[in-house]
Amino acid sequence: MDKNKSILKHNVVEIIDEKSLIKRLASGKKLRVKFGADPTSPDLHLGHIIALDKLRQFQEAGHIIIFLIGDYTARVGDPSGKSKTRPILSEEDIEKNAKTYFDQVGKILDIKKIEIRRNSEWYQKMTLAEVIKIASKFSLSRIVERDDFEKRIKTGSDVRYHEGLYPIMQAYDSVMLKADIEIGGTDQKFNLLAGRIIQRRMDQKPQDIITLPLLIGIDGKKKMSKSLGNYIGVSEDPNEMYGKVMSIRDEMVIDYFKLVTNLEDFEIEEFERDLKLDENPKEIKERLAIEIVTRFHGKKAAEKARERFNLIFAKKLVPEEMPEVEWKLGTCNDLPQLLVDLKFVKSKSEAKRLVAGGGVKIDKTKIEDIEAPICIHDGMVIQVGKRKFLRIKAKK
RNA sequence: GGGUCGGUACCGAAGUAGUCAAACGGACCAGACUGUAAAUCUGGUGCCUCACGGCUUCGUAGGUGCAAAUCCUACCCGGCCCA
Repeated sequence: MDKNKSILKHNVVEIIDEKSLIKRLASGKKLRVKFGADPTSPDLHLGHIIALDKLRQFQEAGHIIIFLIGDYTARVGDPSGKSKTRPILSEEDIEKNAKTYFDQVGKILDIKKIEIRRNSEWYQKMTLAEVIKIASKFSLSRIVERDDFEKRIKTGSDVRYHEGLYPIMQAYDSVMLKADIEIGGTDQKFNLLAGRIIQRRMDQKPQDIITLPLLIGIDGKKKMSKSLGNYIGVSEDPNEMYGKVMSIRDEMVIDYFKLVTNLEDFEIEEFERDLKLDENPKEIKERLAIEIVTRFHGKKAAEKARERFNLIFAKKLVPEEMPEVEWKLGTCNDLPQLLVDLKFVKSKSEAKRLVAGGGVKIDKTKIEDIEAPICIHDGMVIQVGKRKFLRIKAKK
């Protein structure tokens, strides 16, 4: 069937075990598809979209999507190399995060049909004896093989005992959920495979796993992630979103088309061809930006974002819409002090550097004299750098 | 537990008594060039001061000394080897 074909082919890196998965899909049964969600950061970004799109395919084919909120594992902390012990989230925080999270997920999946579970359901009441029993299903040498552990051990950095527990817990989640399939990024492969091992040893049919490509962040180097700050959030302001897309490297455009838009393959191939033919990449990138902003904010917002973008950066004009601050008129101060007062800049030293470097404009005029007194008037526009604007309004 | 090496700014890393707010690289910010792309180039990146200068900072707490990131003592934390 067509649906199954795209499940197996679209944006997939690897399937283990493919034959088994094909069989499962052909069986006509409702399959249980597990996906782990992190309750520590409720902000969804484009990198998450790949997995959500895959889940949507499953959902549309009538399978059951299980969102596992790792509320208990969050306390352990996914071994990420340097993550310190994470703060323990209160139940309240987790609830709050989950709500924001699923509000965003709702843009892509039918949330009503999702099974939402949390692993505190079983870990909360587990005894040490049980933990030991589960841990006994997994060999230490296998854990140590996980490439990031291996690297850290080799380079002499610190690997804590509990970090090795993380894959085991994630694996046991699959047992508790009786997962038929688990999906995750390629960086999750080890953990996904661990699920298969433990399920098998606990007399379950091992889940099939699908690894998905990772989206490179806007820095062009590393996986998109919140903590690296190289992400484009799905709830981000349309203008911001548009600008961020425009700032990615040309070489990444096709990847972004493939991974985060719903365009048909042939359309993307066309762009690919055009790029090779030396078409101006800007136009194709523009198309990408529109596509992405439209997906999350609608067509109107996307058009507006494009206009604003061209206005500011191509024509170098000042946009109509910008943040505004009410301020008493007639206040006069030197520019650095003013920037600090307006909370536009953290410290006065920083403000001075910016001004001296020619990065600050008032009403389109560059101010380089640190000492020149500036008097505030109604509608005054302050610009720092290329993209930060602030308008001052009279305080009544 | 013993031995040994180490803990420096966002990260990596130099410095081992005065010339240290601390080299260098990455990251980031601003400027130039552009397509807010990349690459490149310039300036900048503790705080306060127009400036002279002052203040806080080199794991933590004390000490020596005119002067400490640098020396001493105790403590905390990490690597490696041995047990």
